[in-house]
Amino acid sequence: MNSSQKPRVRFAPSPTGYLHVGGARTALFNWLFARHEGGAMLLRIEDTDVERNRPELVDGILAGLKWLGVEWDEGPFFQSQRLALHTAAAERLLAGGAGFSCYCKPAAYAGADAAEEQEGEGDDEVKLQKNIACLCRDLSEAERAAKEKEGIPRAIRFRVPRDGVTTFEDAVFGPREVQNAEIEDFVLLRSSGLPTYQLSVVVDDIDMRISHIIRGADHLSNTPKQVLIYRALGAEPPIFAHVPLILGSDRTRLSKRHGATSVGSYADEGFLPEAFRNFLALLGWSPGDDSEYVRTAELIERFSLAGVSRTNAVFDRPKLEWFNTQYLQKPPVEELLPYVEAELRRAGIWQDRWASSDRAWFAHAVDLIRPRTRLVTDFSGWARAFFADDFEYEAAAREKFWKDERLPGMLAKLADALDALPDWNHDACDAALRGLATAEGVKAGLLINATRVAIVGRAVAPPLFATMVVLGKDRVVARLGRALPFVAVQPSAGQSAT
RNA sequence: GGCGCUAUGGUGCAACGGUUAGCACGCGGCCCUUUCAAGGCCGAAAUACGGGUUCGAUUCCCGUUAGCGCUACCA
Repeated sequence: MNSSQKPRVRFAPSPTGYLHVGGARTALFNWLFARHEGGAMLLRIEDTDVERNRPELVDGILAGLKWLGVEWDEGPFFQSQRLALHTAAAERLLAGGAGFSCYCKPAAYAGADAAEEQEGEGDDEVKLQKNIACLCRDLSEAERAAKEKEGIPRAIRFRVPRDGVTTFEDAVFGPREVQNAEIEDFVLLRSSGLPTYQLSVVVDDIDMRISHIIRGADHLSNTPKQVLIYRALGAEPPIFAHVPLILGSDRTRLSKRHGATSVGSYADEGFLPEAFRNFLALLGWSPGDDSEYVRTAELIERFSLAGVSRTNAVFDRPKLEWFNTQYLQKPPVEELLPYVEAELRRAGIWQDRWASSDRAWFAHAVDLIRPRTRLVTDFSGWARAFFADDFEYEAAAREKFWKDERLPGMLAKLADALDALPDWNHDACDAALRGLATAEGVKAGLLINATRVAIVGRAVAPPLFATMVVLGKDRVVARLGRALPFVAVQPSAGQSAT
């Protein structure tokens, strides 16, 4: 009852799928709110659906949260291990009259298509009255005993008042008021004896003293039911904050057919967690101005439920990529090193000395490469030649820059000139190459571009002389020599070019 | 079908009764240039529609339309 206490929030995923971007965003908002308020964040796995529950998915969800940088202070708790609490609450509601025993046959969910099929028959009046009030709520004691005697499975439903309104406060959508007549007598305890989501979520949130429930707006319509349970249980409902949903580019709910939707896939693709966080934070929330590149510390500092939007947002991958480039390029290079190391290890080209004796070299190389990267995987992709000697000559680069038949001769001379350099630095390399270009009567660009392909295999790469410095004389000279046989020999040589 | 929520360029957000409706992504162009990025500059592009309220509506109200959500013994 003490409102001055620190807020307590929770993220409560159900292990029926991977951690998707919508869940990740909800988790992030909870986390930002908790950190901003100095409160606590709990993690609770809602695994009460024995049918579609997939225990093996829990680890992936935890891993996804960790990658995202969303840390929880308490948990993870598993609802499946708290069933006694839930069933006790159901029995208490039953005993107190807020609940009643129901002996109806469970109507399996037919799905939207089937439901639509049933329409059209014109039995609107029948549909209008469909299962709002369950017939079992008025069963006499004798009737009830008879059903029990027959051995008919019993479920416990909530006895929803047939008049009046239920109200609650939503930090995003404002004060809410719903006609009780619109709320059906929902199930609290299944005939199997297992609690439903509505029941267990409320019982656990009360027990865990959750003060703010930040979750997807898909729960907005069901919140009145939960408020009813809170009150029936003698508890004050918390503050709700329903956040808008994240949609796919076709404006429908994000799902597998929209491509990557699990946060794990974004990690694998080479997105930086902070970039992902920044992007996600701005989907449905705004600090109030035009800020875009907002680092995590500032996100925490500025986060507020008041800034949460009420409109669904479309997940825009190009924007996410833009955020990634920002985080690849703007922070101090040291922050990037661990991610690049992980990527190089993954690619099998990591050298331990880059973390010790050659750490400065490594940082320098990464710094040189990163302005052109979009994903962390680029470091082992197009920039592979900076870290490994086995790289290939990109076909497009060969075709574009190795066309001139004078190249082999000039590159051989360049290798000799470079090899003879007493000092290996940017200006010396520059002078050597330009001197040769002048002597040969060709534009420096011709040699520069051809050399770039020879030493890194790519047309798209950092400026040549800086690259030479990073690679070192031995490598550059060796690679020049190694490239000679391939220069001026088109990949498709021998074929008639039409 | 019922109930609810939402509605600013293609996308994400600003403007919370008075702005030439701003920023970013993306797109097009130019500059820079040693490839390609980055960066700089310029450009095209929006208040869903119709009524009100008001001196004045993107903003407040109503209706329409559209999208989404809920309507399960799923969560």
